[in-house]
This record gives sequence, C-alpha cells and structure tokens, in this order.
Amino acid sequence: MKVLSKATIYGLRALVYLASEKDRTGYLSIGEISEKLNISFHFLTKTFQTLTQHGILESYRGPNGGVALTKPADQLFLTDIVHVLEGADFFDKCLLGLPGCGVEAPCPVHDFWKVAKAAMKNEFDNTSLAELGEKVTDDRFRLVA
Amino acid sequence: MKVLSKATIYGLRALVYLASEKDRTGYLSIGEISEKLNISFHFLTKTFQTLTQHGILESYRGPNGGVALTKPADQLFLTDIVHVLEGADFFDKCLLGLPGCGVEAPCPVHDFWKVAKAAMKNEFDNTSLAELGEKVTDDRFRLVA
DNA sequence: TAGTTTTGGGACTTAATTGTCTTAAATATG
DNA sequence: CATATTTAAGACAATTAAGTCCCAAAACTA
Repeated sequence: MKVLSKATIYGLRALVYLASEKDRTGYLSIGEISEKLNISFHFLTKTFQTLTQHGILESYRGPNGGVALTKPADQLFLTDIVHVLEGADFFDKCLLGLPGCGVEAPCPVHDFWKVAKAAMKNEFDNTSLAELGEKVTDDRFRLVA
Repeated sequence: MKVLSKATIYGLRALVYLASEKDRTGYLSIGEISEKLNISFHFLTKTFQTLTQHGILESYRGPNGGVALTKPADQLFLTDIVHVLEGADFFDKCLLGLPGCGVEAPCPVHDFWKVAKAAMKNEFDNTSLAELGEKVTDDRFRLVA
C-alpha cells in the first residue's frame, strides 16, 4: 500500500526534520539534512526547489545558507505539502482509477473509498509539521531507518 | 492518492465483471472482458495469468474457452486479489517508507497510519467479489469510464 | 577581487511500470 | 487431419518514476 511517491516521502521527512530542529536559528543546509536522513542530496535538492517555488520553504544561497520553513511549523499541515508534491487532486481519486467517479456514476467501491479518503484528508488537514517535529524531538519517533 | 497499480485495478475490475455475470455458465473469454471494460487485451491477459497461477482464476483454452472464478464469488475477497497482485505485505507498509516501522521504532505518523491501514484491511477482508458484482448487476455502479 | 560555499536548474541515466506484439500450446469443430 | 479459437509465455517498446551529475548563480570570507 504505497500511497506517497519517493519525492513526497523524502520531502515530508525532511520538513519534519526541519520542524524538529526549531531551536536552531537561520537556515539548515540541504547537505546536513540529506546526510542526517540518509537521502540523496541531489534528489532532495530537487524536491526542496519545488517546495520553495510553492511557498513552503524559503532558501538562501552561500555560506550559512540553506532552507527554512516560510511559516511557523504549527501553521504548515501535511495537506499543504501533499498538495504541492502530489497534486491538488490527491484526495480526489477513484480507487479503481475511473475518471469522474462520483455520486452520479460511482464505481462499486466508491462508498467505502469516499469515507476512507475523508478520514485520511481529515488527518492530513489537521496534522502540522510542528506536531510531528515534536514527536521526533522527544525521541520517541524516528525519521530514518 | 494512487493506492493500486494498473495491473491490480484492471484485475479487480475484470474479476468484478466476472462476478457480475454469474448467471452465465462456462468460461468468459478475455477478449470479451477486455472489450467490455476497455482494457488492453494483452495487458489483462498477463494479469489473468498471474491470477490463474495463484488459484483465483481457472482458465481453459480453445473455442468457448476463457477464464472463470475458481470459487463462488462470495468466497473471494478483495484481500485475496490484492495479496496476489500487490504482494502479501500490502497492508504492512510505512507511510514514510521506513523499513521495520513498528511499535518499537515508529515513524511520526505511525499511530495514525496503523489505524487507517487496519480500517482499509478490514474492508478488503470483508468485501467479496459477489457483493461488488451485485452492485454492478443492479446497474447502480459502473466498472468502466 | 579571488575563492569557497551553497542553492538553482537542467541534462542525463537507471529502474520500474505499463503497454504491445509475436509465437507456441491446448482445445474444439468440420 | 486441417483449421479456427483461445490462453500461455516471453520478448520488446514506451512511459513514468527515481536517482545522478554538471555547471551556473548567489552570497559570504578573506
């Protein structure tokens, strides 16, 4: 049950790492993040560029440069990140891949899937990077294998 | 939110079609199914071969040949099909892709995801092809765009 | 200003998924 | 037996996802 692409997975883990390091001021370098999380530096850089272009991150070049969240981590929610990295229709897809699946023309699993998607969306809408970052800071949850 | 591969999507739709045509005796040809559901014949054939090899379908060659469910449709559940086409670990994957994510070493979204997966698994465990086939037969649900 | 550090952006490679095609094997029919 | 029908099996091509690399641009340091 693979729900998220690698780009999204890496992006999310990196953002939660950023949130978990909230006591540090200034920018965190992509090099540090990719090393700590054991993610390919170049791949993460590309994903971060997308997040920067969409206002989730701000970046700064040069020595002591890096990336930082544009907003306090308690104002950034999983939905925001998923929308940027997976597309705005992320929570609006038919389980059986039928285009335009809906109440007028539902697939046989539409009723169930609608509920499952809503639960998922609700959780993503209400889970902030701050919340996840704290879990990592408290050291009861991990971001890396 | 793409959860199932194309192979699984096509396989499921085709199996539900088979279940929905339960009044017809004998085998249904892959040609008919692929045409009715607007699925590539060759691609569906490959998926059906996998399902045949794993005991979901039985096949018969030659004129009036085709495929048929090995068991009554009310004894075949979504979980059975998903296990064959997606792998037995389908309901056992970390949302953030961390190997070995579990109670001892959970990722930050583990608690939520565990619940979401269980709900999904419960639905798949208890939804039979017969149930879905009936919905299609009753003509209130569709299998094709 | 020269050199170093860091992100930006694009080209490129590799791997996985999806889709197509060809031929073989099994079965039925005349 | 010859021919038509249908699945089996695997090679092959196209597309998408994932990962790598290079060099330019921005910013700091000395």
